[in-house]
Amino acid sequence: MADTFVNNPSFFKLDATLKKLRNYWQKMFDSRQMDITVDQWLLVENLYKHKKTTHNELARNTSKDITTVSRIIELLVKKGLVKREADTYDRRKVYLQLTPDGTEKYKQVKPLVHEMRKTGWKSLTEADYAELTRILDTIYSNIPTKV
Amino acid sequence: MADTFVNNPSFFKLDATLKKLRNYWQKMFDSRQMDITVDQWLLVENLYKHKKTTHNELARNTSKDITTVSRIIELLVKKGLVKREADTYDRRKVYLQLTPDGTEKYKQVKPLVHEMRKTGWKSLTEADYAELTRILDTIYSNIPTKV
DNA sequence: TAGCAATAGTTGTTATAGCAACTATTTTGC
DNA sequence: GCAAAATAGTTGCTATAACAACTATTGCTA
Repeated sequence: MADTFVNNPSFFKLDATLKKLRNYWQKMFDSRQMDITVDQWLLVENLYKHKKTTHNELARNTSKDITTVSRIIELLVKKGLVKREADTYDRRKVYLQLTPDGTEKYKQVKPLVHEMRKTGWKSLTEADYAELTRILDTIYSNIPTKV
Repeated sequence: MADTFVNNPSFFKLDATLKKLRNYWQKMFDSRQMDITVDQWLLVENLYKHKKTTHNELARNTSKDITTVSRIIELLVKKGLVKREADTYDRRKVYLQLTPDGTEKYKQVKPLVHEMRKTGWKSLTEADYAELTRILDTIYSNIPTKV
Protein backbone atom coordinates (compact mmCIF):
# COMPACT_ATOMS: atom_id res chain seq x y z
CA MET A 1 0.00 0.00 0.00
CA ALA A 2 1.29 3.41 -0.97
CA ASP A 3 2.95 5.44 1.69
CA THR A 4 0.46 8.27 1.49
CA PHE A 5 -2.25 6.03 2.84
CA VAL A 6 -0.34 5.37 5.99
CA ASN A 7 -0.82 9.00 6.85
CA ASN A 8 -4.52 8.90 6.25
CA PRO A 9 -6.69 9.10 9.29
CA SER A 10 -8.67 5.88 9.15
CA PHE A 11 -8.54 5.62 12.91
CA PHE A 12 -9.98 9.10 13.14
CA LYS A 13 -12.74 8.37 10.66
CA LEU A 14 -13.78 5.18 12.42
CA ASP A 15 -13.79 7.03 15.72
CA ALA A 16 -15.76 9.98 14.37
CA THR A 17 -18.38 7.77 12.71
CA LEU A 18 -18.85 5.60 15.75
CA LYS A 19 -19.07 8.63 18.03
CA LYS A 20 -21.74 10.24 15.86
CA LEU A 21 -23.69 6.96 15.72
CA ARG A 22 -23.45 6.54 19.47
CA ASN A 23 -24.56 10.12 20.15
CA TYR A 24 -27.48 9.76 17.75
CA TRP A 25 -28.62 6.53 19.40
CA GLN A 26 -28.33 8.02 22.89
CA LYS A 27 -30.22 11.17 21.98
CA MET A 28 -32.99 9.10 20.42
CA PHE A 29 -33.15 6.88 23.51
CA ASP A 30 -33.33 9.98 25.71
CA SER A 31 -35.94 11.80 23.64
CA ARG A 32 -38.16 8.68 23.69
CA GLN A 33 -37.65 8.24 27.45
CA MET A 34 -36.18 4.80 26.97
CA ASP A 35 -34.14 5.25 30.15
CA ILE A 36 -31.20 3.23 28.89
CA THR A 37 -27.69 3.87 27.58
CA VAL A 38 -26.30 2.54 24.30
CA ASP A 39 -24.03 0.01 25.98
CA GLN A 40 -26.72 -1.09 28.40
CA TRP A 41 -28.87 -1.70 25.33
CA LEU A 42 -26.16 -3.79 23.67
CA LEU A 43 -26.04 -6.06 26.72
CA VAL A 44 -29.83 -6.33 26.94
CA GLU A 45 -30.00 -7.21 23.24
CA ASN A 46 -27.37 -9.89 23.72
CA LEU A 47 -29.09 -11.32 26.79
CA TYR A 48 -32.36 -11.48 24.85
CA LYS A 49 -30.67 -13.55 22.16
CA HIS A 50 -28.81 -15.87 24.47
CA LYS A 51 -31.38 -16.09 27.27
CA LYS A 52 -28.89 -17.28 29.87
CA THR A 53 -25.20 -16.54 29.89
CA THR A 54 -22.23 -15.58 32.08
CA HIS A 55 -20.25 -12.34 32.48
CA ASN A 56 -17.40 -13.90 30.55
CA GLU A 57 -19.49 -14.98 27.57
CA LEU A 58 -21.24 -11.63 27.50
CA ALA A 59 -17.87 -9.87 27.45
CA ARG A 60 -16.68 -11.99 24.53
CA ASN A 61 -19.94 -11.53 22.62
CA THR A 62 -19.93 -7.77 22.97
CA SER A 63 -16.19 -7.05 22.66
CA LYS A 64 -16.22 -5.57 26.11
CA ASP A 65 -13.84 -5.95 29.02
CA ILE A 66 -15.22 -8.24 31.72
CA THR A 67 -14.87 -5.48 34.31
CA THR A 68 -16.96 -3.18 32.13
CA VAL A 69 -19.59 -5.90 31.71
CA SER A 70 -19.60 -6.47 35.45
CA ARG A 71 -20.33 -2.81 36.13
CA ILE A 72 -22.96 -2.38 33.43
CA ILE A 73 -24.71 -5.52 34.68
CA GLU A 74 -24.67 -4.04 38.17
CA LEU A 75 -26.61 -1.04 36.83
CA LEU A 76 -29.04 -3.28 34.94
CA VAL A 77 -29.66 -5.35 38.07
CA LYS A 78 -30.37 -2.15 40.02
CA LYS A 79 -32.84 -1.15 37.30
CA GLY A 80 -34.52 -4.54 37.62
CA LEU A 81 -33.83 -5.53 34.01
CA VAL A 82 -31.41 -8.38 34.71
CA LYS A 83 -31.15 -11.00 37.39
CA ARG A 84 -28.17 -13.00 38.57
CA GLU A 85 -28.33 -16.68 39.41
CA ALA A 86 -25.52 -18.75 40.88
CA ASP A 87 -24.50 -21.99 39.20
CA THR A 88 -25.28 -25.01 41.37
CA TYR A 89 -22.20 -26.99 40.43
CA ASP A 90 -19.57 -24.32 39.91
CA ARG A 91 -19.88 -21.76 42.64
CA ARG A 92 -17.61 -19.31 40.81
CA LYS A 93 -20.13 -18.95 38.00
CA VAL A 94 -23.03 -16.53 37.88
CA TYR A 95 -25.68 -16.85 35.19
CA LEU A 96 -27.32 -13.71 33.87
CA GLN A 97 -30.75 -13.40 32.31
CA LEU A 98 -33.36 -10.78 31.57
CA THR A 99 -36.17 -10.32 34.04
CA PRO A 100 -39.72 -9.92 32.66
CA ASP A 101 -39.11 -6.14 32.88
CA GLY A 102 -35.88 -6.66 30.95
CA THR A 103 -37.70 -8.55 28.20
CA GLU A 104 -40.32 -5.80 28.14
CA LYS A 105 -37.56 -3.18 27.80
CA TYR A 106 -36.08 -5.12 24.89
CA LYS A 107 -39.39 -5.19 23.06
CA GLN A 108 -39.94 -1.51 23.74
CA VAL A 109 -36.53 -0.36 22.44
CA LYS A 110 -36.10 -2.81 19.56
CA PRO A 111 -38.27 -1.03 16.94
CA LEU A 112 -36.43 2.24 17.54
CA VAL A 113 -33.08 0.52 17.07
CA HIS A 114 -34.40 -1.05 13.89
CA GLU A 115 -35.34 2.38 12.56
CA MET A 116 -31.99 3.88 13.50
CA ARG A 117 -30.12 1.12 11.71
CA LYS A 118 -32.17 1.80 8.59
CA THR A 119 -31.34 5.49 8.88
CA GLY A 120 -27.63 4.78 9.07
CA TRP A 121 -27.71 2.57 5.97
CA LYS A 122 -29.88 4.86 3.87
CA SER A 123 -28.59 5.03 0.25
CA LEU A 124 -26.12 2.20 0.82
CA THR A 125 -26.43 -1.19 -0.86
CA GLU A 126 -25.98 -4.76 0.28
CA ALA A 127 -22.69 -4.79 -1.62
CA ASP A 128 -21.57 -1.80 0.45
CA TYR A 129 -22.42 -3.67 3.59
CA ALA A 130 -20.39 -6.65 2.42
CA GLU A 131 -17.48 -4.38 1.53
CA LEU A 132 -17.47 -2.67 4.90
CA THR A 133 -17.62 -6.00 6.63
CA ARG A 134 -14.76 -7.39 4.57
CA ILE A 135 -12.51 -4.37 5.12
CA LEU A 136 -13.18 -4.10 8.86
CA ASP A 137 -12.66 -7.85 9.29
CA THR A 138 -9.35 -7.59 7.44
CA ILE A 139 -8.16 -4.70 9.59
CA TYR A 140 -9.30 -6.58 12.68
CA SER A 141 -7.33 -9.68 11.75
CA ASN A 142 -4.29 -7.59 10.78
CA ILE A 143 -3.92 -6.27 14.31
CA PRO A 144 -1.65 -8.35 16.53
CA THR A 145 -3.19 -9.39 19.83
CA LYS A 146 0.18 -9.44 21.55
CA VAL A 147 2.68 -6.68 20.97
CA MET B 1 -31.74 -1.99 1.60
CA ALA B 2 -33.02 -5.42 2.49
CA ASP B 3 -34.51 -5.81 5.90
CA THR B 4 -32.02 -8.45 6.97
CA PHE B 5 -29.25 -5.91 6.89
CA VAL B 6 -30.95 -3.73 9.41
CA ASN B 7 -30.38 -6.48 11.90
CA ASN B 8 -26.73 -6.78 11.12
CA PRO B 9 -24.37 -5.52 13.74
CA SER B 10 -22.42 -2.84 11.88
CA PHE B 11 -22.31 -0.76 15.03
CA PHE B 12 -20.81 -3.71 16.84
CA LYS B 13 -18.23 -4.35 14.15
CA LEU B 14 -17.13 -0.73 14.07
CA ASP B 15 -16.88 -0.72 17.84
CA ALA B 16 -14.93 -3.98 17.99
CA THR B 17 -12.46 -2.91 15.29
CA LEU B 18 -11.84 0.47 16.84
CA LYS B 19 -11.41 -1.07 20.29
CA LYS B 20 -8.86 -3.57 19.02
CA LEU B 21 -6.98 -0.81 17.16
CA ARG B 22 -6.99 1.41 20.22
CA ASN B 23 -5.76 -1.38 22.49
CA TYR B 24 -3.02 -2.31 20.06
CA TRP B 25 -1.83 1.28 19.83
CA GLN B 26 -1.87 1.71 23.58
CA LYS B 27 0.04 -1.52 24.23
CA MET B 28 2.65 -0.52 21.67
CA PHE B 29 2.97 2.93 23.26
CA ASP B 30 3.37 1.30 26.67
CA SER B 31 5.87 -1.34 25.59
CA ARG B 32 8.01 1.38 23.95
CA GLN B 33 7.76 3.60 27.04
CA MET B 34 6.19 6.40 25.04
CA ASP B 35 4.38 7.58 28.17
CA ILE B 36 1.33 8.78 26.28
CA THR B 37 -2.26 7.63 25.69
CA VAL B 38 -3.90 7.21 22.29
CA ASP B 39 -6.11 10.27 22.68
CA GLN B 40 -3.27 12.37 24.05
CA TRP B 41 -1.33 11.38 20.93
CA LEU B 42 -4.20 12.42 18.66
CA LEU B 43 -4.16 15.91 20.21
CA VAL B 44 -0.37 16.19 20.02
CA GLU B 45 -0.48 15.15 16.36
CA ASN B 46 -3.13 17.76 15.64
CA LEU B 47 -1.23 20.47 17.49
CA TYR B 48 1.90 19.62 15.52
CA LYS B 49 -0.01 20.13 12.28
CA HIS B 50 -1.78 23.31 13.29
CA LYS B 51 0.97 24.84 15.42
CA LYS B 52 -1.36 27.18 17.28
CA THR B 53 -5.03 26.59 17.90
CA THR B 54 -7.82 26.86 20.49
CA HIS B 55 -9.69 24.26 22.55
CA ASN B 56 -12.71 24.70 20.32
CA GLU B 57 -10.84 24.18 17.04
CA LEU B 58 -9.03 21.20 18.50
CA ALA B 59 -12.35 19.69 19.55
CA ARG B 60 -13.79 20.13 16.04
CA ASN B 61 -10.65 18.75 14.39
CA THR B 62 -10.56 15.64 16.54
CA SER B 63 -14.29 14.91 16.89
CA LYS B 64 -14.01 15.30 20.62
CA ASP B 65 -16.20 17.09 23.13
CA ILE B 66 -14.69 20.38 24.24
CA THR B 67 -14.80 19.26 27.87
CA THR B 68 -12.82 16.17 26.95
CA VAL B 69 -10.26 18.27 25.08
CA SER B 70 -10.02 20.63 28.03
CA ARG B 71 -9.18 17.75 30.37
CA ILE B 72 -6.71 16.02 28.06
CA ILE B 73 -4.94 19.35 27.48
CA GLU B 74 -4.73 19.76 31.25
CA LEU B 75 -2.82 16.46 31.41
CA LEU B 76 -0.55 17.45 28.50
CA VAL B 77 0.22 20.78 30.18
CA LYS B 78 1.13 18.93 33.38
CA LYS B 79 3.43 16.68 31.34
CA GLY B 80 5.05 19.79 29.86
CA LEU B 81 4.10 18.89 26.27
CA VAL B 82 1.67 21.75 25.66
CA LYS B 83 1.56 25.37 26.73
CA ARG B 84 -1.40 27.71 26.98
CA GLU B 85 -1.25 31.35 25.90
CA ALA B 86 -4.01 33.90 26.38
CA ASP B 87 -5.20 35.91 23.39
CA THR B 88 -4.33 39.58 23.73
CA TYR B 89 -7.51 40.89 22.14
CA ASP B 90 -10.12 38.35 23.20
CA ARG B 91 -9.57 37.44 26.81
CA ARG B 92 -11.90 34.45 26.59
CA LYS B 93 -9.58 32.72 24.15
CA VAL B 94 -6.64 30.53 25.02
CA TYR B 95 -4.19 29.45 22.34
CA LEU B 96 -2.58 26.03 22.61
CA GLN B 97 0.73 24.96 21.15
CA LEU B 98 3.36 22.28 21.62
CA THR B 99 6.33 23.05 23.81
CA PRO B 100 9.79 21.97 22.56
CA ASP B 101 9.27 18.82 24.64
CA GLY B 102 5.92 18.35 22.92
CA THR B 103 7.50 18.62 19.47
CA GLU B 104 10.17 16.20 20.61
CA LYS B 105 7.47 13.76 21.76
CA TYR B 106 5.73 14.04 18.41
CA LYS B 107 8.92 13.17 16.55
CA GLN B 108 9.59 10.29 18.90
CA VAL B 109 6.12 8.69 18.56
CA LYS B 110 5.45 9.43 14.89
CA PRO B 111 7.49 6.55 13.34
CA LEU B 112 5.75 4.03 15.57
CA VAL B 113 2.34 5.34 14.55
CA HIS B 114 3.43 5.13 10.93
CA GLU B 115 4.35 1.47 11.40
CA MET B 116 1.10 0.67 13.17
CA ARG B 117 -0.94 2.24 10.37
CA LYS B 118 0.92 0.10 7.87
CA THR B 119 0.19 -2.96 9.98
CA GLY B 120 -3.52 -2.20 10.04
CA TRP B 121 -3.69 -1.80 6.26
CA LYS B 122 -1.62 -4.84 5.44
CA SER B 123 -3.12 -6.74 2.45
CA LEU B 124 -5.61 -3.96 1.71
CA THR B 125 -5.46 -1.83 -1.41
CA GLU B 126 -5.90 1.84 -2.13
CA ALA B 127 -9.29 1.00 -3.59
CA ASP B 128 -10.23 -0.60 -0.27
CA TYR B 129 -9.23 2.56 1.53
CA ALA B 130 -11.37 4.62 -0.84
CA GLU B 131 -14.30 2.26 -0.32
CA LEU B 132 -14.06 2.40 3.45
CA THR B 133 -13.86 6.18 3.32
CA ARG B 134 -16.86 6.42 1.04
CA ILE B 135 -19.01 4.10 3.14
CA LEU B 136 -18.11 5.68 6.46
CA ASP B 137 -18.66 9.16 5.05
CA THR B 138 -22.07 8.09 3.79
CA ILE B 139 -23.06 6.65 7.15
CA TYR B 140 -21.75 9.78 8.85
CA SER B 141 -23.83 12.05 6.65
CA ASN B 142 -26.90 9.81 7.03
CA ILE B 143 -27.01 10.40 10.77
CA PRO B 144 -29.16 13.34 11.83
CA THR B 145 -27.41 15.83 14.09
CA LYS B 146 -30.65 16.79 15.79
CA VAL B 147 -33.15 14.15 16.81
C1' DT C 1 -3.59 -35.41 47.93
C1' DA C 2 -1.21 -31.20 48.66
C1' DG C 3 0.00 -27.39 46.34
C1' DC C 4 -0.16 -24.72 42.41
C1' DA C 5 -2.33 -23.07 38.23
C1' DA C 6 -6.39 -21.71 36.02
C1' DT C 7 -10.96 -19.72 36.03
C1' DA C 8 -14.92 -16.45 37.41
C1' DG C 9 -15.86 -12.33 39.10
C1' DT C 10 -15.24 -7.81 41.89
C1' DT C 11 -12.87 -3.60 43.36
C1' DG C 12 -9.45 0.32 42.84
C1' DT C 13 -7.57 3.60 39.88
C1' DT C 14 -6.90 6.49 35.77
C1' DA C 15 -8.58 8.05 31.33
C1' DT C 16 -12.03 9.29 27.80
C1' DA C 17 -17.14 10.84 26.65
C1' DG C 18 -20.74 13.89 27.08
C1' DC C 19 -24.51 16.57 29.32
C1' DA C 20 -25.66 20.41 32.44
C1' DA C 21 -24.48 24.27 34.86
C1' DC C 22 -21.33 27.66 35.76
C1' DT C 23 -17.87 31.99 35.16
C1' DA C 24 -16.03 35.32 32.34
C1' DT C 25 -15.86 37.79 28.45
C1' DT C 26 -17.51 39.79 23.88
C1' DT C 27 -21.05 40.80 20.51
C1' DT C 28 -25.63 42.06 19.18
C1' DG C 29 -29.91 44.47 19.04
C1' DC C 30 -32.89 47.84 20.47
C1' DG D 1 -24.95 52.54 25.52
C1' DC D 2 -27.08 48.85 27.98
C1' DA D 3 -29.32 44.48 28.54
C1' DA D 4 -29.58 40.14 26.38
C1' DA D 5 -27.47 36.72 23.57
C1' DA D 6 -23.54 34.41 22.06
C1' DT D 7 -18.90 32.58 22.72
C1' DA D 8 -14.77 30.32 25.24
C1' DG D 9 -13.65 27.56 28.61
C1' DT D 10 -14.03 25.01 33.29
C1' DT D 11 -16.22 22.10 36.81
C1' DG D 12 -19.54 18.50 38.50
C1' DC D 13 -21.49 14.29 37.58
C1' DT D 14 -22.39 9.71 35.52
C1' DA D 15 -21.03 6.14 32.28
C1' DT D 16 -17.80 3.30 29.61
C1' DA D 17 -12.78 1.31 29.01
C1' DA D 18 -8.99 -1.17 30.60
C1' DC D 19 -5.18 -2.60 33.58
C1' DA D 20 -3.77 -4.41 38.14
C1' DA D 21 -4.71 -6.56 42.23
C1' DC D 22 -7.74 -9.07 44.84
C1' DT D 23 -11.15 -13.12 46.63
C1' DA D 24 -13.13 -17.39 45.92
C1' DT D 25 -13.46 -21.64 43.73
C1' DT D 26 -12.13 -25.46 40.75
C1' DG D 27 -8.83 -28.26 38.00
C1' DC D 28 -4.29 -30.17 37.37
C1' DT D 29 -0.17 -32.52 38.51
C1' DA D 30 3.86 -34.21 40.80
